[in-house]
Amino acid sequence: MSTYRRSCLIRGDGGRAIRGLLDRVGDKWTLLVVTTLDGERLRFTELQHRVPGISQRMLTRTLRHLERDGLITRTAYPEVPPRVEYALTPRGRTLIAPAVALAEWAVDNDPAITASQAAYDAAHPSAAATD
Amino acid sequence: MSTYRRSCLIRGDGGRAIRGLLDRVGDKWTLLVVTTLDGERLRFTELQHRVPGISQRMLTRTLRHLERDGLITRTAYPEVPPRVEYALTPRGRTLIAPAVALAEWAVDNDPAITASQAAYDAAHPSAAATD
DNA sequence: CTGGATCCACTCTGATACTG
DNA sequence: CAGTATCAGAGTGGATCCAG
Repeated sequence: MSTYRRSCLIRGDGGRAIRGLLDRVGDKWTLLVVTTLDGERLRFTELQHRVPGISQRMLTRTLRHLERDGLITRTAYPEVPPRVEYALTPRGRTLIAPAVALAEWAVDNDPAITASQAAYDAAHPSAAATD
Repeated sequence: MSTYRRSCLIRGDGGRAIRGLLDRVGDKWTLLVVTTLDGERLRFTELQHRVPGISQRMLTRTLRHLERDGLITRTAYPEVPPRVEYALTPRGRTLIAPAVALAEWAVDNDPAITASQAAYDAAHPSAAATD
């Protein structure tokens, strides 16, 4: 099974697949929240602590989107004070593997990419800071 | 080799890996351009035709970023009219596989996700259109 | 504790016009 | 052909306040 030109499958729809993908997981927090929920069942506040820098608003929005997409479950317990737990659905779990694969690519290639950027900036001093 | 909790590797850095990943390929056009260049060596205009909807400005920006990251090569021939060809570097080619894997996840799960959204919107009629 | 509502700053993108 | 420059609109994210 060759991987050569596999992307034709993806480009065949004029980019709709990739566009939808980015609409779903291309924002700032979604992948972070999903990977944080990997194998864990967490409450709102705990989630906020584990995703450094996320605001209440953004966490709420991200969780709502993920719930709407059927990737996580939201379980509210009728207690006081309220307790809400979030967990990945089976489908949400299937996202982990390809997402981590991409993230690992990013980790593996980060040094080389950073070096490339430095070399590029050195060769193009004008547009370095501008763009 | 279990894939369970593999994401701990990614979350260990406080999300820096994923953040960098999104900064690189999380924008609207990068993945589209990269997959379009899969196995091909294309000129600027040809690229613009194969990525429907992209503007000159966005194509230029995307190509510059990819070149800076060392994922594509830009070859300008000193002719008139000018001719410039873009192609993936070896490192750029390594991005194809994980990117396609994620895109395939999106394709495979799109029907179920769309259904989930419809069900969610039916159950939450108030916040459906608002957010 | 959870999270809705509002306001604001910033970025990203597209359209248009111009250049070598 | 292959860009660059400028402007305007939309979208995104953050801070804050308020409510169940």
